[in-house]
Amino acid sequence: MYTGKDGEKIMNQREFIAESILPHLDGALDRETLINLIEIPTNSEFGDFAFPVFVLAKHFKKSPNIIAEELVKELDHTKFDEITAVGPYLNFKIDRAKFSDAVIHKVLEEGSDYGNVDLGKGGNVPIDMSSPNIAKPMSLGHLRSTVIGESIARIQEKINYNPIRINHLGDWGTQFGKLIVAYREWGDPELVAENPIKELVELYVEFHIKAELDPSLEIKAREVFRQLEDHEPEVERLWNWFKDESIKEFERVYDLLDIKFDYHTGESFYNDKMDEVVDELAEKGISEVDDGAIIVNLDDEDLPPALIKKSDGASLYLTRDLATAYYRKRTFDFTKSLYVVGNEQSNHFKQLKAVLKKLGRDWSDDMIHIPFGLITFEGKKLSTRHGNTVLLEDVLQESINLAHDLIEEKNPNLENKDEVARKVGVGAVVYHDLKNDRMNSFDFKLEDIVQFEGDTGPYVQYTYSRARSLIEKYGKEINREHMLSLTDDYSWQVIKAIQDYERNIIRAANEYEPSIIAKYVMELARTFNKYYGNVKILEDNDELEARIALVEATSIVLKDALRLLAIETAENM
RNA sequence: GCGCCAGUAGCUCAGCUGGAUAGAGCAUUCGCCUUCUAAGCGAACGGUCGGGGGUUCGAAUCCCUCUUGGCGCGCCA
Repeated sequence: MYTGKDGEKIMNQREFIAESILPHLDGALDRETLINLIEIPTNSEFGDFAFPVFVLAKHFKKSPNIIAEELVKELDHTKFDEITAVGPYLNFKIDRAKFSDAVIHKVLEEGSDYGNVDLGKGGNVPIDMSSPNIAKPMSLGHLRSTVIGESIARIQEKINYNPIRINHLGDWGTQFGKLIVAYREWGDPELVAENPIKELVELYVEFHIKAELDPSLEIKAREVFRQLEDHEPEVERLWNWFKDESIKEFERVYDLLDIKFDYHTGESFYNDKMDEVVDELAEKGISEVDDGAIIVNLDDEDLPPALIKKSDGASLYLTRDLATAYYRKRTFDFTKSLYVVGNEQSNHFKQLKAVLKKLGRDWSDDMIHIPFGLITFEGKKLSTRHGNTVLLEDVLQESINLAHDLIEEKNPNLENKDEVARKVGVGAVVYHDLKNDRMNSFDFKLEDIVQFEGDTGPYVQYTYSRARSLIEKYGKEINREHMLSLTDDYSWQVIKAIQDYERNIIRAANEYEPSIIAKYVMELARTFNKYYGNVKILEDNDELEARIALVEATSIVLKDALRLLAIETAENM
């Protein structure tokens, strides 16, 4: 519902049109179906909205063109600027004066709450995101999980779920056996102390090269990992050291991104929590022993068998995720539980859910794997093991530096250059990652990411700054008692875009798809820039206050939509 | 071999639940700063929507099939 200046309730435009048509359909369609049929014409000269009447042909036993013509005569034209029948389409032009006033007032009234919807009823939603591996640098691959996860968290919050951000650190697993063996064999304590991650990665790579020639290393690594599981003090000390140093490095990146977690409970947190589910699987006769390993056969689900324990008794990824699922259900009593993890692991999550289902845990239906496409580098999969990595921090820093250069060139008198450079530089990287369907894979090219013109984060941030600048220049408060309506084409496009925010939030939330917001905010920014470029906003005439009010409303929505993408805004740039 | 994901303009991608002449950005070419931030605006150029069948009044969109690429497929995570 929109309340205009005159207090008249004005509904969402689609609903408004549907309500107007509905009484004339002889019950052929229900309200929801009708709303969903209403579309935006490909050519805006046709109107603001259209209703294709094909679906009515059978019911009325007439041709669509005739139905459209007849409906036009029956509808109440006073509610609209114009209703026309063009072939089988019913085209509606909205009453611009009334709707623009209503939309602008609503946004100014609600501020950053504009677009909020209570679909979540405050339900808990743990989100498994980021989850980098200890003793490895954060790579570009982790950016996706981090940024997509954070955006989904904010979008879910916007529709009143309570997101719980969990960094499920990869701080456990046989790779630590390998790493410790490598460190003991070839490691230099001083070098490691000096530059921990870099040195540890080199040791890890070296391990894999040497292990190909000397298989005994693998055996040693497995033994050391077992010692770690048995809390052998010297092994555990090394592991803790690696872990502490790694987290320090991760925090630097999270600070740049302005992202905070609620929990850092990594894989090791579940070490003492796996027996329960392993025992339960055995007791219920769900698991079986195969070649000395414990597995759950999933043939009936058309899935490969789930490995619960290796033949040497060591735990596995899946075992841990089962324990994690139990823990999260008990701790958070979640409405739904999200896992923002690469698409290459989709089988794992199918297995995880299938096993939980066999255990009678029907809440596994509320666990949702949110996959995303793979980032490759020069056509190859990123792999620490093979030394094929792109460091996230380098990418961010490079982008920030470029933003800095650009500020020196374009706006050398800007006050907080460093802060703005960080926001813009990071904004470019984050937007690039969120603007496309998350399932798309892409090959990493720095020059593609570090862009500041066109379809980019900085373009939207720049648009916001321009808007704020106008408001600052205007310098007065907008009187909300005034009528704030605009009817020209440029303003109208902006009004329609603003009005469409809620619909996009709901779509983005339902599909767990930040790119819907990214596309939306780009469209709004582009529309606003056309307005800005073609209308003299600060010109002193009757509509000045309404124009500034529209600028303010736009800036509110731009800022909030960018916030949903975890992109910060600057008042000046 | 099986499973998942993808194939739309030179490049990167949109196209929401099938609907009116398939849209952006980049690149290329050309305009616009003595007036609100040119990280901008305007214009031009550019596509047998991977191929072939089918469903439908209507298909880039749904179904089948073929093809190309990526990822995954019991003791890594």
